[in-house]
Amino acid sequence: MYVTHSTAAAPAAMPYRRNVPPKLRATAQLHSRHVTGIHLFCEGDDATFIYEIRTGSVRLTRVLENGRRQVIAFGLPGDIIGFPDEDRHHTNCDIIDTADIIAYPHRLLDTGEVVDPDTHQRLLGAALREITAMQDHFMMLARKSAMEKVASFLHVLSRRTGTPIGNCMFLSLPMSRTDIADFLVLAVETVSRSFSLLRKKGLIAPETLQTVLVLDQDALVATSQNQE
Amino acid sequence: MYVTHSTAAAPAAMPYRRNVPPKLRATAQLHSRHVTGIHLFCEGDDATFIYEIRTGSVRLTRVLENGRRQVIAFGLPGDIIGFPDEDRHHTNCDIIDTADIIAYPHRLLDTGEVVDPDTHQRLLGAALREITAMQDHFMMLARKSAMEKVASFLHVLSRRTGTPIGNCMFLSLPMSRTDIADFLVLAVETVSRSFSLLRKKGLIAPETLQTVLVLDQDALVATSQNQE
DNA sequence: CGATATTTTGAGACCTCTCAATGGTCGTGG
DNA sequence: CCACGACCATTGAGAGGTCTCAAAATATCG
Repeated sequence: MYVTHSTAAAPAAMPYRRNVPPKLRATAQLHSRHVTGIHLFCEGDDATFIYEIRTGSVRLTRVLENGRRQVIAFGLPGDIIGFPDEDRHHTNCDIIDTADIIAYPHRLLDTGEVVDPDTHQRLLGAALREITAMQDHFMMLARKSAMEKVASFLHVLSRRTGTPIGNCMFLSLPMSRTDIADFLVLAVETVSRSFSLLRKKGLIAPETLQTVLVLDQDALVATSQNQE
Repeated sequence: MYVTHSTAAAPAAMPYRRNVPPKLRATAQLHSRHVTGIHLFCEGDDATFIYEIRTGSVRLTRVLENGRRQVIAFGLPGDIIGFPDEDRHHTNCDIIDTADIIAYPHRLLDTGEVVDPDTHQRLLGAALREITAMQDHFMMLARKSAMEKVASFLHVLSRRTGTPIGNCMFLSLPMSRTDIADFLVLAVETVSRSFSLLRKKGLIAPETLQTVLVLDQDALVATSQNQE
């Protein structure tokens, strides 16, 4: 049981432009490239495909009744996103960094005649992993301070997309500060203050607004776990 | 991408007593009754079964590094719980109100020879719905005040398990205040204060500690949504 | 190079947490 | 049946972290 007034998807008032790839044969996979700013799918859309991010990154969001936005997740290379529920998408998905994406017909996840057992198994596994991952994320948001959240965020991003440069780790942040705030359930100002503090402590060195150099990975991990 | 240091399940130090039903044939379903206090499965357990709650209620929990506990969800009649990830459970499950439960061999969810298409479809649908439900729950915990959370909780519980009595709604709370607090990510004291305030406002009338009478459902809904 | 949007910094308020004490419930045993 | 003790829930007071509001600084882009 979850405490939620199940937000019935309202395909009517969709502020998002649709960008659905052309129909495919049931077993086909579509590789395609999407540029920054494109909406891959919207809350309420018929879930024709499930997507695998190969390169680039995407942002999954939901909008509440009161208009506030919540970033549910970021999709990075290797992630499989867009699992349908009742054959519909329940989040918006925007490309935030030009991405190569594979689209799998969603029926590959369904039962029936299993035409591609390997892919089916992969998609099913990804769906189940998604449940666990959301629980993990949930735990972390529930019990961490602002500082710990931001440190965790940078650490995870560093592990997943960082580029080693000497002792340091270079990473690009395709998302805005507001995106990060909406993801970590913080105010933008709080995120900004946390970044500043990390910089003053010498753990990170922001290159530009969109790129960061992690100077002390260990200290970052410590910060993400402890209270100091 | 979720910000989480994937908590590798540690089957070693399990404080929980195991209570795994006997092996079944792959296609069999096991109906059984479990009394309050029993552990249905534990974090790290091999996920032999997926469970459907018919009557009673269960509690799904996780424990963090620092020892704090998080209640992930409550399982009520109709819920399907215990979806595996990498063939393992990732939460603890305790019976908090004597429950009739159906156990499905977890391979009914997997692919391969589909021996029971209907059940397979039902389990798959439940898994996908679980993702959406967690997102919903996530949204609600992220953006609601303590008062709104508690009101939401009572409202949802009322809709799912309440018994109409005249204009009122009678509902039993099999979980403790601490369970509710750990579920809503609040301190016990805050939950208690919220209950008291709802009582003073005349929206609810606690009968005993475990039972509540909802006097004004509409006002409860309003409280769960607005700021007042 | 100016205009706009985004980010950062600052000050104060507020909500929830923590710590502490009281009150209530339930089970056990006298 | 009542007394006692353990546990849980409630109430109170104070502290602290994060939010909100406001303004300055910086980046982006035509």
